[in-house]
Amino acid sequence: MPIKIYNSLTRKKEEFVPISDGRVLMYVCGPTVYALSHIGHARSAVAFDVISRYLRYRGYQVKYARNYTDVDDKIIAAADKEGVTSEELAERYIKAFDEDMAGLGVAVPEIRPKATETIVKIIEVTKALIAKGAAYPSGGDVFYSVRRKADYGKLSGKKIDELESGARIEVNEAKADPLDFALWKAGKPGEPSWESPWGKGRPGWHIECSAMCMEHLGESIDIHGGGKDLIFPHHENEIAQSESATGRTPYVRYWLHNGFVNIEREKMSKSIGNILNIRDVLRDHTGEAVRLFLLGSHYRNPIDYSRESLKEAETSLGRFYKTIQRIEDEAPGVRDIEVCASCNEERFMPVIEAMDDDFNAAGVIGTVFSEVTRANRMMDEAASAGKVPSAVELSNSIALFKETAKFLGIFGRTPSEYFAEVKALSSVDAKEVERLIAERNEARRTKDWKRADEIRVGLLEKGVALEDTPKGTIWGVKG
RNA sequence: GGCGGCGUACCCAAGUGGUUAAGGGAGCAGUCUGCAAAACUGCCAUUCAGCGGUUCGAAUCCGCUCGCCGCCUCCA
Repeated sequence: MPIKIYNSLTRKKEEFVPISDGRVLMYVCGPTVYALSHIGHARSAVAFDVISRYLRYRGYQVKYARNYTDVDDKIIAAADKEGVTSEELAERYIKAFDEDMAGLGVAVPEIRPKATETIVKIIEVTKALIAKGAAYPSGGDVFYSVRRKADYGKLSGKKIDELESGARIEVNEAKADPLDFALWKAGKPGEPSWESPWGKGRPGWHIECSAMCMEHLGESIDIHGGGKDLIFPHHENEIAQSESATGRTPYVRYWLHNGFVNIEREKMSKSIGNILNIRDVLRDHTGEAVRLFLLGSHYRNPIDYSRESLKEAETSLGRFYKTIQRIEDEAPGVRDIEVCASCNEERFMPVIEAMDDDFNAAGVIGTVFSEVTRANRMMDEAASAGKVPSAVELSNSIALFKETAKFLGIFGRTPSEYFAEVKALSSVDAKEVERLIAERNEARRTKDWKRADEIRVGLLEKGVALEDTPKGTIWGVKG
């Protein structure tokens, strides 16, 4: 069965057929590094992380590039404001972005080009565009001539005449047409600039992605991803540049766009002041819980971030790892059994079907939790029958979890790792908790229920939940 | 105004032509427990915003209406 992908260009789900058999060329727009990255960047990165992992899982040889746009008006402005160079500022935020991605468990794409390292190619593409009459120099700038491309607007569904000279487009008398956009900008004193046939200057927005993509992947690629907001003008312009420069159509076979993250039902924006940075979220939530939250809705749909929704993800993850812990306790060794998905095809099929259908990770998560219930039920039934649970059955559950973890990037740790991280993130004093548990157990031993309950309630108020099990009292952090 | 999308239970959210409409959270009841918690079981949408149409058959396709949202300007 082929993988089906919703293609923004055709606005349809299509069978995925790569340019060359078994290989995938994939480019995703990374951040413009002028500030800390926010939860929206996290969504995009996690979505395409899962997509690239899944394509590999399905046997494709994937070449995945995600760029850093490290020269740009906003970077220059932010650097000026701080009195540092744009290189310094960009480097700082590249490092911060990488740290945030690591915190979210996002695999590092094998190619991570920077705009500033691709200047030669940018100039080459710009020259080619001028040579073909698709662009023109004007002063020290170079502009792309939008009206020269017959199918301009095909991605965003816009018609040039409707975009018209307008109201909301910056007037610039250097442009032949108000809709034309800059490929190259003449350098101003104090700004980063490079030598070019048009004098010193720097690349405009859009051209860097075309150039980086061409340089590292090729003139025609399989998948190009990014946030929905990039459809226009960024990706539209990328198509125009690339196709005009190379004469090859299509530049990209499948355009994928992820939906937005809203904050408490509001759009996240600078003006509302509700930008949620990844590192702020990771201060008191595990990366895995954030990932589960992000993957809980289909990547194209908008999602709403709230304290509640993240707490739900945490509760679910706790349930998952508690079950894994239980399997380890009741069937030691099962976790390490060498398992293969094909031993277990019937059960695993829904997972593959969901992922094949436009990477429906949310559907997969549903299957995982059905399996959690199934495993628990099995163990309950075995226990009440006074039997040992079936190691084969449990290893099938573990197999499903392990396989899923490979591309979802969640459900893959050991319970002790997970719970240790949760405890470390909380402000709970473990030593104190252990002491109180000992005190409570002493009270329980002497049947001093009043004191025992008092301690339990007191701990619960501090966010510590106790469970008395046959093997002793265990505790966990509750949101 | 143009373009695109969405509307599934108390909340979140899969399902996009054909079995009893996944899963999670919350709630209620039960088993278990000193009591809890956890886990499990049962209950919780005869119905998918509304109205028409196509079809043997629709939450799924088409049309209209209502409501919400995004893009058209820097933005993941």
